[in-house]
Amino acid sequence: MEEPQVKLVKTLARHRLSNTAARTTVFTALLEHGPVTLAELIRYCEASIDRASVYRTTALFESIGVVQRLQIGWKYRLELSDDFQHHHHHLHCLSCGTVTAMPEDPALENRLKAAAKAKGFLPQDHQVEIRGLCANCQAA
Amino acid sequence: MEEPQVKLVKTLARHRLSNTAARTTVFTALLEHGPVTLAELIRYCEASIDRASVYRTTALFESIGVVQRLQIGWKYRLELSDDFQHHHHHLHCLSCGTVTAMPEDPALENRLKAAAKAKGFLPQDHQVEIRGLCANCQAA
DNA sequence: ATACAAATTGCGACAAATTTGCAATTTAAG
DNA sequence: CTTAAATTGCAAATTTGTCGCAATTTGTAT
Repeated sequence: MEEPQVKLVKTLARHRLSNTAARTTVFTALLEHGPVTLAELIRYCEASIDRASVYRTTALFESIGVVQRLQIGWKYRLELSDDFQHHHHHLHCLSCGTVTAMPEDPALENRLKAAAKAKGFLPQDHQVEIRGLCANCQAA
Repeated sequence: MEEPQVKLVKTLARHRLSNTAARTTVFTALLEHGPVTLAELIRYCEASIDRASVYRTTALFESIGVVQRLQIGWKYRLELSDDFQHHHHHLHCLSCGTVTAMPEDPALENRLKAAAKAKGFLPQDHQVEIRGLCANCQAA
């Protein structure tokens, strides 16, 4: 797998979009800080770019498949899509609120595909969230 | 299975929460109108209760497992949890926007539980959304 | 390199969604 | 029926998301 940054540039080029400082900043923030709320993302970027640009950039990124939205808890979160990091699902702790990635499970993936096909559905992508208590919060 | 309304009262009691008119109203609205956006829910209730109370009630309901949030497209929707209606997952057609329920698949359910436990996580509930094209839209 | 056209950004305003404090009301329990 | 605690409505504040437009930056072709 090539460098994520390089891949971003190529993806932008493929869509005839400019490679700008703002886009790099948002991308890097997403790369470094896992799934984030938009508010968090804005906080990470606001030293160099405007709120409105963060909105515009993430909307753009989503439309070209660079980021995906997760509805986790009350607010949605954004993370890089499977093209930029390994496909995974999420464990959401209802007590402490943290969201962690779940290792990929081929058997699970297959069941999902099979279930969709059984209804004549052509699956393109999917999202799984398991809510419960993380190891730490079970102890407490 | 007993009457949903009765079950709600019991659930509230179990959590030492009052059984109030506002909570009954919100619950009934959810029971009658499938998965709804918060804006819709407010519209259904605003004749008798305040916007702020709808927010407070749904947040409470979510915390005690009476309602769950679904990601359908960009906005979330609320529906009664599996304790109040049959457990199911969602197929979301990206072309026509319809959302249909997926038949329960025990093998899939088991994989999900196993995956969570492998991380020391205590699963309470989960949610799956598969996005793609429904049978109709594939033809078109 | 330089110049130019097109794409992108920042900067307010704005509109919509969600949250909060607090006084008034309702509820559960005795 | 009384009373303390929980819940609600109301209004105001905050947070989130959009929009138009002038100023800047980018990609491309000299």
